[in-house]
Amino acid sequence: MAESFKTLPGFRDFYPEDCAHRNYLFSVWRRVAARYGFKEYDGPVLEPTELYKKKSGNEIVNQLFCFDDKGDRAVSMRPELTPTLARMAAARQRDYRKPMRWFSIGQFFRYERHQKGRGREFYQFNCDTLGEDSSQADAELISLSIDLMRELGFTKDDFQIGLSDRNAWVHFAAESGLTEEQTLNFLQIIDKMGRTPAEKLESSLAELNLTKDRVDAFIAKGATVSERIPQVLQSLEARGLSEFVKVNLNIVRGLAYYTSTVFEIFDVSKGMRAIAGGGRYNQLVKLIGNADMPAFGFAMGDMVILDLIKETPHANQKMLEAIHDQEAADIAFILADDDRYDDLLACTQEARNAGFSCVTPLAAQKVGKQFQAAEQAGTRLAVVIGSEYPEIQIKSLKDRSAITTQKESLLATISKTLDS
RNA sequence: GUGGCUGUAGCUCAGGGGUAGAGCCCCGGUUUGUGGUACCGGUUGUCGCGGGUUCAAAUCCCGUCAGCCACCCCA
Repeated sequence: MAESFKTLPGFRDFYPEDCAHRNYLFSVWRRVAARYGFKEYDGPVLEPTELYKKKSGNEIVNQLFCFDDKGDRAVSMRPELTPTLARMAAARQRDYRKPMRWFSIGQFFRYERHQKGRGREFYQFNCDTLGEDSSQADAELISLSIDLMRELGFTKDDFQIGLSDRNAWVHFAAESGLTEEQTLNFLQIIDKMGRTPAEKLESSLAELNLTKDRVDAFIAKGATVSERIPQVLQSLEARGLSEFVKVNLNIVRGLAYYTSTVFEIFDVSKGMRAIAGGGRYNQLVKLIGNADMPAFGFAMGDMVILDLIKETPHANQKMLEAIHDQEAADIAFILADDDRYDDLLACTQEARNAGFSCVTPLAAQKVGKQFQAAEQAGTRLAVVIGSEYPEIQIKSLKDRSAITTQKESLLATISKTLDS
């Protein structure tokens, strides 16, 4: 028996309908980024493993698709874009006017277990501002992320932005006398607070000579614990976007390179993992590329957001309509007399030359079948080529109305009918 | 790495010791030149794999593998 092949764990096949979903998402990402004046860039899919170790420490190797290439270089499939971006930005920092507004859409790889919203291969939209430290830059990107969600059809009842300032916690830790190592540990505790049982939370805080009461009291102060948060909030307020944002100091975002503002987008009712996240990283470009360049960025993956779209009826509807508008052919040429196939091809080519999207039968088929196929594909017009040729029938698939025309005026009639 | 659940047609699943099933999808047809419905017909299975119990296993038992979900981690 023939061996049957499957995708590797965590990898996906993209059948046409999956590709349509993906491309719809990409088109929204590109459209909104363009709306904010961002330029698209990309980097290599394979990078030296060292690049990621430098940013994130040696433990990260467990989560990398890494191997030695034929030149004995330790290389990794990229798990994220930010180190690549930092390298690129630093290398040619003098070539671009600041602030640099850059975005990218690419495929990434992480060696971890496959589960809902998470695979070993995924696409990610990355959006960064480099060379600008103002809080307006933070707000600009948060605003962009809100517009992404709105463009996908979501409302304030579907998602929310959680806004925080990692720096506020670093100060809190310093005032509490924590060492640098203890601070990282502490930040992780804060990040997980909502999901940790009260007892365990108390005991892990106690190891740092802290109490839940003190932490809660700090959180209760809200935006006032940060210099940055109120500025960002005010910018969003001026844009009329404040209803999407809520201060949530429990957000600190995984690894250590964020330097102040951090934010996440999460869904309101489905309890999925974070849809997107990002923040300010003013030291990373220096660490990777030895150029002093403050930066703010965020990323959104394709898996969680597509799950959320599919589970949110109004967003799903919007996606399906957009896909239909984009994919449906203008014209189905229908062969009603086998002897007219060459004439049908001539007409089809003429229409294609004029820019119409056309499908033709590739083998003899009953007229009824041809109409059925056109109907199902959502084609707008059917053009029937039969024994009356050069007289041609044009039917609107939608209202079933029909008109006849001559070959000479076919294109003009098609244009007119499609426009009406 | 840890735990829970699930493996039967391309897909969603029913059947719980005695001839392998339904719906959907796909293909064909309903007098061979006109479309969403309806009707008729058709293809596809080592019942995940291996062993055990039994006259008999998709079904019960043991093992194993895979998938999903959660934990860990999350750039």
